[in-house]
Amino acid sequence: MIERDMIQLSETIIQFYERLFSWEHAVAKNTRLSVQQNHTIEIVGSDGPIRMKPLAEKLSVTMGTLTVMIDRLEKTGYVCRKKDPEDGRGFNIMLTKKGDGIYKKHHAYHIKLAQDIISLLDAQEASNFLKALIKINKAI
Amino acid sequence: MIERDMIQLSETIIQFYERLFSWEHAVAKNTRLSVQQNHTIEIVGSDGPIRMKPLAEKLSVTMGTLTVMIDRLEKTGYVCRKKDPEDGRGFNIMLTKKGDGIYKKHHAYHIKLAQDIISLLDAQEASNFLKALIKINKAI
DNA sequence: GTTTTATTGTTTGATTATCAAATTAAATAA
DNA sequence: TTATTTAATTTGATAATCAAACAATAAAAC
Repeated sequence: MIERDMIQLSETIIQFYERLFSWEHAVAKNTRLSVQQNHTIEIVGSDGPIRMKPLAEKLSVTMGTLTVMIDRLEKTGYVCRKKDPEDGRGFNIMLTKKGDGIYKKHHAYHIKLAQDIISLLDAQEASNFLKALIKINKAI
Repeated sequence: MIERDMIQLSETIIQFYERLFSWEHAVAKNTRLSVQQNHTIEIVGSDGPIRMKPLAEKLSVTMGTLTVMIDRLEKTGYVCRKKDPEDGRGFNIMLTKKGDGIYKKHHAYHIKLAQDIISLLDAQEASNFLKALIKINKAI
């Protein structure tokens, strides 16, 4: 692939990222939760119970930051800490019923977005796009 | 496309977004600038001089938030405000030489990322992926 | 089995980011 | 000219963030 195409690909990827960024903010605006709080619930919901450390890594924040974030989400009833029976130092963060409700709702929006995206492509294009994205996710 | 595939596509897109999110944070960590500051410089660099209002929209923040952000970036010498000759109320935000240096550096990282991504696909796949992404960006 | 070291998470103190509402200045409409 | 709208800033309050210090537990060394 020549340089010019590489630049175009780079810009297109960034643009796609920006669109998703704006989309997430727009969706969050209609809720009581911040983008980061939604992001946290999204990760806990899709990964299942998760320890503080890997969660902080996924969110790209420090443990201190995550502690206050989880404090708040716990106080408002979206998540809870559950002592890890394997390791007395750690907790598993999990969604409450209320948190799971939000997660499912947010997830439904994602499905809707995926539908909007897929409707732009024919079956073959969609299949190829998905395959490429899976390959990319494995590597980056 | 059946429901199961739609769920997979949705999850794959989110995962791709998360990877780019982590990537941006990792890159920002090696600089003196925050992710949002880099983001701002990225937009000003790629769009060219831009007014406060559309910039705030692109960043998904209020004008008040952007004012303090630009204050800081101006104080540290990355951007400058230039009165809009067409409209005495407004400014065009533009990169300084220093800001442009950062932009170019960041841009080079993006190209590197695009190269990493493209190396995973053959020529046909790459071309199709790019086409699909362009189509998607136009619509969402 | 006790002591040291490493790991997990919290707290603290300070800075930065953010928003909504009030304010200022300029442009546009009445 | 006056009233209204628009662009940006300021203000006051809250939330997000980090680095460094701290506490509790686990793992390793001895």
